[in-house]
Amino acid sequence: MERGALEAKVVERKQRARRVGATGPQGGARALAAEEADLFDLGGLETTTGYVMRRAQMAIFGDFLARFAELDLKPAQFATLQLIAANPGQNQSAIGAALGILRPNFVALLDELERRGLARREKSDADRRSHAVTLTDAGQSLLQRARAAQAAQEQRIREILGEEARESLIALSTRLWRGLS
Amino acid sequence: MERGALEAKVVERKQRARRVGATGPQGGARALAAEEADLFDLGGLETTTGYVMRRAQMAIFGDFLARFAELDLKPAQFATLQLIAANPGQNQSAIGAALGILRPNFVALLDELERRGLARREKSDADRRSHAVTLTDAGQSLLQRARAAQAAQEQRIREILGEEARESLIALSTRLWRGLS
DNA sequence: ACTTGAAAGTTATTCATGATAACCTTTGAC
DNA sequence: GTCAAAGGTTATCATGAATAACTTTCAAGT
Repeated sequence: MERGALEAKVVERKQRARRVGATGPQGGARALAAEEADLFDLGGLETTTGYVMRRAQMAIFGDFLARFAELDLKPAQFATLQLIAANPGQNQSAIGAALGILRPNFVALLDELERRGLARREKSDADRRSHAVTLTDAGQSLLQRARAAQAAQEQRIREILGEEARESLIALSTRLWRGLS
Repeated sequence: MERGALEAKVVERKQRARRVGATGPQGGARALAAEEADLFDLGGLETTTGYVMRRAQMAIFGDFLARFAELDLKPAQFATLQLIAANPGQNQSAIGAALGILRPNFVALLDELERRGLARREKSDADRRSHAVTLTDAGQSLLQRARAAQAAQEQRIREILGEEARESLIALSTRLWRGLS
């Protein structure tokens, strides 16, 4: 799939979903209720932590895709660049594991970053099995731009929730993540 | 993949990730730091809303899989049952759209629920294009058990975060979801 | 009544992701 | 020196999300 089309697709998708939700099934009283509520009775799902977090996470993901379309970076790629930048010279396994990416799947991810001249594998002479991973200059500068895009997303979230609530959401998510792991 | 194996796999997966994280790359000073911090510098990812929410959501997902293994229900299936129960007689499109599931993909999902005798499609005579979807008695009773399992997960979250924080997390996630849609 | 555009459901298909198994090389411990 | 284990890789599979295209039915307009 081409990259530029991604943003358009996400937006389109959202519009369709909303359209369907607003239109409702076959008219009548229920459709009105749905229109007011924006969608109908979730039957308990609205107080299910996993469900609401998933929906929120999906929404963030969609927003991310749009913002990072011109940088041609997916969430996992951005996270990888961040982690390499913060831990230059680490080997693939360590970085992949820290991101929760299985080693076999991390290979292609890194291949692509390397192909685009953003990251580099160097044979470690301390342990010639492992590859020390670093960012190239191009990788560094793309990461700078990516960080700006990310800051913009964070700002958007700040506008929706307020700064205090945003920090709270991060803290709670982190606690839950650690607590469940 | 067989169902009973799922829980085991998730757990196993987690152990491996932790093992790698704790073991660290090639010993030495870095490994110690990693052991103390449980993992190394995330380079800003720890204050990135999308990243921490994704990790938290993944953790919840894994916990869900384990809890629902004996019921043989995946998150999307559970959500679908909940939604049908709360809105009996709705057509597929409406239910799918409310869950953010594309209509083509909802077909197989419903097929499976129907095959297992949990849900039913009935031709609507008001609009013979659409299928009114309802739960069977078996679907109702499975949903009861599923709700108990879900309540247990919510309880677990309550133990990790506290009830106030849990409700806060739900409220913030919902606000963000709505705000970004 | 007749035509036509759109909605509901379906099928087939593609693509990205996550996960497993198996393999090679290198290391470190015995 | 041998051997178990780690790091990296390949191949492969299952799953989920997405698009296109088709059929039937409806509803609106003429």
